[in-house]
Amino acid sequence: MSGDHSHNEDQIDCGSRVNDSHKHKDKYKEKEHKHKDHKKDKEREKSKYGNSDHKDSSDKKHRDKEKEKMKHKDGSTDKYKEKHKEKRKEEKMKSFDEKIKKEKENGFASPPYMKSEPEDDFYHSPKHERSLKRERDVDDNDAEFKPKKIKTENDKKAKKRKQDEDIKSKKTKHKKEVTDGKKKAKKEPEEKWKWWEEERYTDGVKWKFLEHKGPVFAPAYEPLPSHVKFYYDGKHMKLSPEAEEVATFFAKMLDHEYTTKDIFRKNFFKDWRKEMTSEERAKLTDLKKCDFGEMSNYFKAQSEARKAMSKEEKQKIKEENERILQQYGFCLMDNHKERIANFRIEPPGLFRGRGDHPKMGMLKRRIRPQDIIINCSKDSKVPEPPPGTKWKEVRHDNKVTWLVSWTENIQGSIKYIMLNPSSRIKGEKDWQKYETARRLKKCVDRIRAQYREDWKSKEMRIRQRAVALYFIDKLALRAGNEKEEGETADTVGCCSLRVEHIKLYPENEGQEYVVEFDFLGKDSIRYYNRVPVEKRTSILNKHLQELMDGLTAKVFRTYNASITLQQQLKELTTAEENIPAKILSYNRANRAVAILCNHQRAPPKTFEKSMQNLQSKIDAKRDQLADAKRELKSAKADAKVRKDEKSKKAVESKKKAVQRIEEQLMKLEVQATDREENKQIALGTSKLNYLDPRISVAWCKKWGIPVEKIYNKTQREKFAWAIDMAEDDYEF
DNA sequence: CGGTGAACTTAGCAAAGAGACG
DNA sequence: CGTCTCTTTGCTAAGTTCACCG
Repeated sequence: MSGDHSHNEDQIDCGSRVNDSHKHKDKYKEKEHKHKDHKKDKEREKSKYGNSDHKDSSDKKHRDKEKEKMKHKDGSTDKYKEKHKEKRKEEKMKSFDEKIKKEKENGFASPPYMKSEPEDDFYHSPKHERSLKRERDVDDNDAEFKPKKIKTENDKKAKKRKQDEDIKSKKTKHKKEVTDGKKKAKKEPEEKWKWWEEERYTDGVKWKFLEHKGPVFAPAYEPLPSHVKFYYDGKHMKLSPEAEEVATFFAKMLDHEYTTKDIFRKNFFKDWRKEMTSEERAKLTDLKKCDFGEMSNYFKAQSEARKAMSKEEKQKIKEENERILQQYGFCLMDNHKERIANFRIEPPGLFRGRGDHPKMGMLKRRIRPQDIIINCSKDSKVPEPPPGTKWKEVRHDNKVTWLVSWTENIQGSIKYIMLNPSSRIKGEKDWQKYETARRLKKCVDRIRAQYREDWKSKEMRIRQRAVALYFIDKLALRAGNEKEEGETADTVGCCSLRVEHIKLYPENEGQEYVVEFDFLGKDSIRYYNRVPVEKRTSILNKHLQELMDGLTAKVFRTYNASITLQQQLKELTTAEENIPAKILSYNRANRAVAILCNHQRAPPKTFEKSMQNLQSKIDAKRDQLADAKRELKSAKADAKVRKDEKSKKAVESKKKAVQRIEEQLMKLEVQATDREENKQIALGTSKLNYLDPRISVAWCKKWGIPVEKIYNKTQREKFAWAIDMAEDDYEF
């Protein structure tokens, strides 16, 4: 590594971002560690490399072991029963569940596997699997997706697990079959399936069997009661149902500021008129003369009424939703019941783009069965369209993951119904993403050296490419594809930056060669940063592909995010701290990443107030502590005089009280710091999409932090694979 | 071999839900 | 036990990537 890499320190403190979350820090005393300087990163980096290399050599062995056991057991150990016993409406899924069984009997039990590397055949290839295998596409990208890497971290554990499970699974499987019959009525929930212990498809096939119930459509429009009137130019006017529906969309948004925006109003009115009868169209020519007031009030009253509903009524609605979820919220994919992410079709309404969107206010039309394409397997029960309707198409494409699709009318893009992040199909992909990022880790030095070299190239294209890559790496910018002008808000990423987004200062505030960025990125979120630096995109990705198999621009974001988390965790966590303080450290590490990736949020509306509340809680706690201390003192004095058991006991209990209060106070203060620092930072996006969950899991294990403190239920479901496989020594 | 569209990931915000508070 | 507050979930827009087409 040459001197040019102070790289990773830069990742974090690379500029004076406008919304630096730490700027308010001193407002609330900073008793805790601050972010330290990151000078040690370099060394750390190095030693890590050593580490991982070392590790790799042993990986292979484990991998091979791992393969031998690819039995796709359905995870039939009892230990998971607990988690599962929560509400389950078995009856509804009966048909699915039955199918699961049937297919197992058919010997169709699990995704056949085709190994990606020839030499693997040498190690393992049970005949029965083989027979189901497909030819693998030679050019398939997944081929590069090394099972070897993947199996890496779970090795130790897997080995352990393997041993007891091999024994156990024989037992349990047996038991299961026996008990199955009588349990029929009250079936045991399917055990959590550890798909990450199975082989995956490698030939572009996404599934072998797929059955689902189709989408849930938006409820039909219910015309307004006749007392809710619409006025045009002060006069009551009864609208046709079609026109009325669109009018209600506008009425519902009346308080929102974008109903005041010109483009929004113009687009809305234009589309609204299309839905009107010709008489209506002739009459309604000026949006300003439209009075939606009664409609608006009516909807407000409705939502009030909904809030005021009795418990029973609310319960009923909840149950109905649960019923729909059970019926439509799951599918059967390759013998496993999987949760669907978005089984409800998007309801009609007015399009609200983000930022300065040219199409805001346009009518997003209602999706009907004849707009819907169903995707499922040939041998499945095709979902029924609603009575009297037909699907647009039913297809059986197992090279894609979606179950339902339709074309949306605003941008003309396709929307999909897909599976939940906890599903095998999403989880595998997510895992793969982090493995690619880890491979980048191994060659990032080389790549960084090369693009620096390329800055000197005589070819302009090469120089441009190298600069783009440098920014993508150093600043974690997005790739920045071209967009159609006038179709979307004017936002940019690295390769679409224009001159007006950048200012160059040979010298600025004492630093040399400063680049100032100021542009709107994804979701029209502002990116502002000033960076001191050393003295276009398909092309870019092609180039990256040559540098490393599977490397694209976004891998840098994943890589830099994850490596930053790992470094920051190492740096910020201290053994002595208690759990709340450790979690603050975790959040700070997470925050460093969020800042790097520019994940911002609007400060919560009630932020100041909630901060004050918290502060007064702290003050109260301080008073309480002072009182407790006083009491302790007098108890001590008392004990000195009396010297009896009773007063000694009193001292002890007062001591405990003081301690307890001190702890509570500390916790509150930590909370205040955390919240303040987090004012405009959104941690969720990086946590969910950029941070290799195994880093977090390992950190939890290392410091004895319950993983629930870091991941909520949904997140634990999504990252089940990581929670299961990562040990405390996992290295990204 | 560039352009385009399909497929899939990433993103912030708002509504709903859960939990704390009085 | 209603209300207020914070967290979680749902929603869907807005990105990236890659295969395919002419």
